[in-house]
Amino acid sequence: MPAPAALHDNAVRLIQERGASATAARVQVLRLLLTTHATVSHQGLTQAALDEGQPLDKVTLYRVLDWLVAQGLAHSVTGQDRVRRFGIADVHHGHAHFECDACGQLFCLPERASLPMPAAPDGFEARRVDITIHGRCAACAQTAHANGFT
Amino acid sequence: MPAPAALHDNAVRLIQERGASATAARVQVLRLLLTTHATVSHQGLTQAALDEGQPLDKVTLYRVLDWLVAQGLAHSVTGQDRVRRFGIADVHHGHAHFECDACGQLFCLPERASLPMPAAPDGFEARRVDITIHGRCAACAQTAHANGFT
DNA sequence: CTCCGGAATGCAACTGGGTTGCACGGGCTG
DNA sequence: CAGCCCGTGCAACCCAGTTGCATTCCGGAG
Repeated sequence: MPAPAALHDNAVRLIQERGASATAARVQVLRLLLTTHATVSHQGLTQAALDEGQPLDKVTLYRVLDWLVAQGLAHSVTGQDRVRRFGIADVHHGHAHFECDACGQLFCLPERASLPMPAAPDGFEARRVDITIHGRCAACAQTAHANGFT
Repeated sequence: MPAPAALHDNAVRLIQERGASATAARVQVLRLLLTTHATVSHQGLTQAALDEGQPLDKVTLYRVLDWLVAQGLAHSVTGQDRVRRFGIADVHHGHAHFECDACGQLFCLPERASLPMPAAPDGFEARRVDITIHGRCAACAQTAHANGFT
């Protein structure tokens, strides 16, 4: 885990590499995304921004996130709870996700060898395959076992 | 495609097999689901019910759908537009879905040989794998080609 | 350094899917 | 016939996400 200042600089660099101005909101959101390993919901980010005394308007947040996704810096995943969650878009394109059925958290799994593209019917044109594994995350599995559940 | 009356009887039978009363709403929703090959959104069902002169309260519809899913008669999928869509849960469990990036329609793909379950990290417990293929459905691909798009 | 234009931000009001609480109704049981 | 339970309908509500518009910020031109 890099030092906070390094994260900040890293975020600024990533943004400026895209030829865009490194505004406070963009840097902040990107920095927050860089600190987390799971994906973060919109309200999670709002809360995180609030916690560090730098509250973000929700509209700004939506727009920054859209921009980050458009720039390929972030990616969004929609969980069963129909809430979008965002994570940094690392090298791994076409990676799989893990969604915890207990706590609803979404994790990005490391890149895997590409699957054989399943055959689509007739005139359908397949472009991309999304894979989401459902189950229980480490934390939830542990508490479940501690409570005697299978 | 069976005759409408047969669909109706089929729906009644499916419901009564579960030991539940075949109420008008349940039969109607199940019948509507049986007539479609793609998945249907909540508002699509509301509209369909309206079109056949048998309007459905949206709360009733949600409850009927929840019940159908709980009974294993239907299944729900959430698309990119974070709208849940419902389809009949045929024999095919663990089937893949196809989501059209152009029109947003969701289709159920026939059952496929199960994939190798991707390895989940450390304490994670994988239970189920969701696979969604993104691309263009037959209709959208055709109109796109007709307009000279690739 | 200052000015200016476009991009980014903030606020408020709105949309729409989904949920909850509660009252009504109709069939089934004792 | 009375009571009960389940399903239905209505209305109000919640929350993620969007839109319109006024304001502010940033980076380049002068």
